[in-house]
Amino acid sequence: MTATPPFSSDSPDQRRPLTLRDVSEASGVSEMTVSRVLRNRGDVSDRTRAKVLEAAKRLGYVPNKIAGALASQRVNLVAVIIPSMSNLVFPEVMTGITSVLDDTPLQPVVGITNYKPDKEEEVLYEMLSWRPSGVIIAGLEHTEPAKAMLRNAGIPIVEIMDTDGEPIDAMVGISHRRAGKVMGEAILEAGYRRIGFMGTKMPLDHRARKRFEGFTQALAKGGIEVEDQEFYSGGSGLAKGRELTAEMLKRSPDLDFIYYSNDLIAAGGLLWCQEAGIDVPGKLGLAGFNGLNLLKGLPKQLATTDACRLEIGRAAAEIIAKRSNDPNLPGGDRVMLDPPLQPGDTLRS
Amino acid sequence: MTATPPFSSDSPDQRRPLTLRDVSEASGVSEMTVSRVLRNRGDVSDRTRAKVLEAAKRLGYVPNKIAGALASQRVNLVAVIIPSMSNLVFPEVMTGITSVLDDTPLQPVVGITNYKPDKEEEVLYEMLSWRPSGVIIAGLEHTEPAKAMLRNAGIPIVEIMDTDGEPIDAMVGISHRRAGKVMGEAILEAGYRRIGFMGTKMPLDHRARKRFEGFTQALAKGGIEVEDQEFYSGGSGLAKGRELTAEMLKRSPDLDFIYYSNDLIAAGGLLWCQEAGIDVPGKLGLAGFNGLNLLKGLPKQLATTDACRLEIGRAAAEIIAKRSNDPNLPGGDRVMLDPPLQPGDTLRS
DNA sequence: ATGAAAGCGCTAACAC
DNA sequence: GTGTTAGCGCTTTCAT
Repeated sequence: MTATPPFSSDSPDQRRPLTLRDVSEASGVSEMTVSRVLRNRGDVSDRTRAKVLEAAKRLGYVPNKIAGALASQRVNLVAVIIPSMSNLVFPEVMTGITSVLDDTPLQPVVGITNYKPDKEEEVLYEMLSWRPSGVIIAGLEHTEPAKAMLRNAGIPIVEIMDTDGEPIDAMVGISHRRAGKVMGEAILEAGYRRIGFMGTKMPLDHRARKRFEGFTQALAKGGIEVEDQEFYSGGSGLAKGRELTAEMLKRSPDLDFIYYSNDLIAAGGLLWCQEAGIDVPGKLGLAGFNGLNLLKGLPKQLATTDACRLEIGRAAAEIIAKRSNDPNLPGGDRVMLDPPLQPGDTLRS
Repeated sequence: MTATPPFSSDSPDQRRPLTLRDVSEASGVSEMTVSRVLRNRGDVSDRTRAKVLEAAKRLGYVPNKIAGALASQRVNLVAVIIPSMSNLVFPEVMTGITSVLDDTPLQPVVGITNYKPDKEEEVLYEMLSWRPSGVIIAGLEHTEPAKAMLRNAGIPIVEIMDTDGEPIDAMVGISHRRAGKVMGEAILEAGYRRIGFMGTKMPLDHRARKRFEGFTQALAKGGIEVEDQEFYSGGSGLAKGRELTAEMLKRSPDLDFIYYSNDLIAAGGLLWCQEAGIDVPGKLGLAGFNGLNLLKGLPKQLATTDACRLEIGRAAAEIIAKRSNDPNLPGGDRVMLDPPLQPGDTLRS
């Protein structure tokens, strides 16, 4: 028996989506009871249930959630608002989210902001107009109208990735400021003193900015300033890391450490150094950020900080799932993960 | 002036979502006209329009798309069904899709199948129940009920990634069989004869399977058989490529070429070979698949086939956008991209 | 265990 | 230009 939803196969010309009424008529059972069967609600006799299911399957009926949602005032959608899919980080967060929502009736709906606050506001408005059961949104910085919408949405809001600031409701992430600080301290402790920094030129990537701030602050405590820095635009990849590392070291040959804002450019830097015959981590130390698993297996294991991406996605989804099950639960959950510093082989110990 | 949607700020205790009626009352304009203003439809005097917009903004009204969709029978959602977010390929496809949909009123909704046909069927059913404007779905292989649903959905269906087979409606992708074949031919032509293959153990990754088939077929034409092969499970990363390459070469030291089913493990293999002092591509040639940009910058540029991921996402989204604008357009579009073989430096020329 | 009536919040169609 | 009416396809509630 093959399903043939969601259109009547009896009238191939008139492609009208099937309704409950069609199933009701086909099965000789009232619409209401059909609805009950299809949602496993209330008591229905086995005989009626069987009749209904048979008819629904034969016709290929697919329920209309739009109508269902309107009538029941319940929507199983979770809005997920992230800056980009190209940054490896976010697909991983998504994987974490879906792995949890998979065991619930909830469905993620993704919106991409391209790191633009105005676009974020727009996407948020768009998504809230679907009256989702919750919102997972990257970052703590939003436009004022966006914040107002979030505050007034009346649903669980989880701000993810970053915990340096005050969330509107719940928050799951790591302190990027602290991640930068810890790396800075580790670098100083390892005896490096002439330090360069390389990151994306994204004034609106607040996480990267906070990492940099924590980093410079840690260095300052040791009486050190960043000696050279480079902010690039465009995507990150090995080639970019190579190129910019070569340039920076040409400009500042006395650097003994470079801190990169992500693992990919750090890996490019590492490959370049190896070919240039530079002793890593002896003469030059390197560190990245993210803890990308797919980069395990470089000639030397990169020093980095694990950004706990999967975990963040999971925890955020769990908060939404929990509170969507029981709307009376108090909000304001705070999950501040401790991002492990992985010293690898590119930071001398 | 700050928006405070979507709940009435006048009654902070009773958190009822605002409706058109609220805006209507607050502005002294009929619901219908409010609706017109908010959708920029029909003729409304500037004065009325201003009154309405002011009231809507002041109250923080966010329209209810559920009700709107039910009434208008129009839904601006596009269902995107893909196997995974962990495989780098799919986020890139998503980027292509969103880049096009961004300029339209359409919104992607993503469902993840984990390469499981039954999960795919389930996700599809779930998504169709939202009556989306179109479906973009990875692959040409689906369960029978899933195919029936797609056939009967009455909306544009675009099957992406793969063109080796018959689509239900439209199709955008590359021929993986041909990609494998072309690579096989290039390898033979370069004079390699003792060839190994390494891929993921995914009986349900039909694209990988087809590549392998095309590959072995090309070799067969040259009178060659794959001499060693390894199918691994779990994610792909540099480390896996290293490890398995070491094992394979230990087992079959006389191989002069290894074809990998993706760039990441190929890159791991390359790094291992370099450290082992193996002359690449002289003594051993290597090739991957995908053409990942972020891997440009390896010590040697990997031979690979560009899978045209962004382009596929874009083309698929364009088909949906086009046909959603004009439902009378004929379906069955076929976009078969020609995946460029990039010989790189790991395939001697 | 089943059915009938009302209505979720919006828009299409038509009147004025 | 603006308002009125009648649903969209379900689920809630209440009756039986």
